[in-house]
Amino acid sequence: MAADALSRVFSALADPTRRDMVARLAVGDATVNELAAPYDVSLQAVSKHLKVLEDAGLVSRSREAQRRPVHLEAQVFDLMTKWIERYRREAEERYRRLDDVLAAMPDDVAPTPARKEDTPT
Amino acid sequence: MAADALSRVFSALADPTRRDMVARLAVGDATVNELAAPYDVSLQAVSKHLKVLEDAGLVSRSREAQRRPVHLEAQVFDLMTKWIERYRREAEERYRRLDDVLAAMPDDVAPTPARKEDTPT
DNA sequence: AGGTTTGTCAACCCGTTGGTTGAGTAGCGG
DNA sequence: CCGCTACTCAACCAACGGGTTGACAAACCT
Repeated sequence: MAADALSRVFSALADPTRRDMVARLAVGDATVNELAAPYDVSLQAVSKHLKVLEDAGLVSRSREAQRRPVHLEAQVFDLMTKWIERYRREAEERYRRLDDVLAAMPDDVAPTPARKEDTPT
Repeated sequence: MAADALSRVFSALADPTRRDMVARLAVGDATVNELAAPYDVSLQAVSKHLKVLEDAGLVSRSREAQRRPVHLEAQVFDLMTKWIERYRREAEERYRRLDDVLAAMPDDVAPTPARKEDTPT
């Protein structure tokens, strides 16, 4: 699938096993076998997970004798954090503005229980 | 099914259309039809996307006449941010320590081709 | 009451994903 | 060289995801 980078990252981290591996790799590089040890799945399955993480740019693999040490590339996290923070900030700001509006309103004119404020354009 | 909360959030945001909807909702609440407008898919498809976002806790829906205004619940972002920041920090710290070790090493004793060619910073 | 708007539910299609097993490759080490 | 270790590649399979269409529900508007 030709999904964009952000989709690949989110998608890669949507799997608990893969998140777990990332957690493990944050402590230090590891080989495929080391990474596979805690899980009750075949080595091939782990290999596939690593491919997903690699395609997402979350991980890189070098070569060291027969081993393929896996290394966490933490910069990719920035991509996500930026996206998340952007919309969180927007939403929070909007929320704050709404609060101001409500606060400036006499109680008996306050709108229905839920926040409305739709129909933008 | 039965995936944990974090998996649901990451998985929900792994779809560009859904991320787009979140972006739209950061500006303000919207109805299903309003949300569907920009996309060339059926209303039912959009409805499904919203269900995914709702199950992930990213969005809530109230009732207002026949309309179902959709509201962004930005707090859930915290869950992700916490997870991300935790491992990013660990990884960065480890990286810093590694640099220290390397710096304290005479050049001709340096380990195998260090790590990857890229030297951030 | 009947019709329109707004949206959901259900069934189905089909490509992707996560798992399996089996076979193959790359690099040590005797 | 042969064999062990450490993986990867390929084929297959069941389950899931995102899309569709068709039918339906709920609230409004005459």
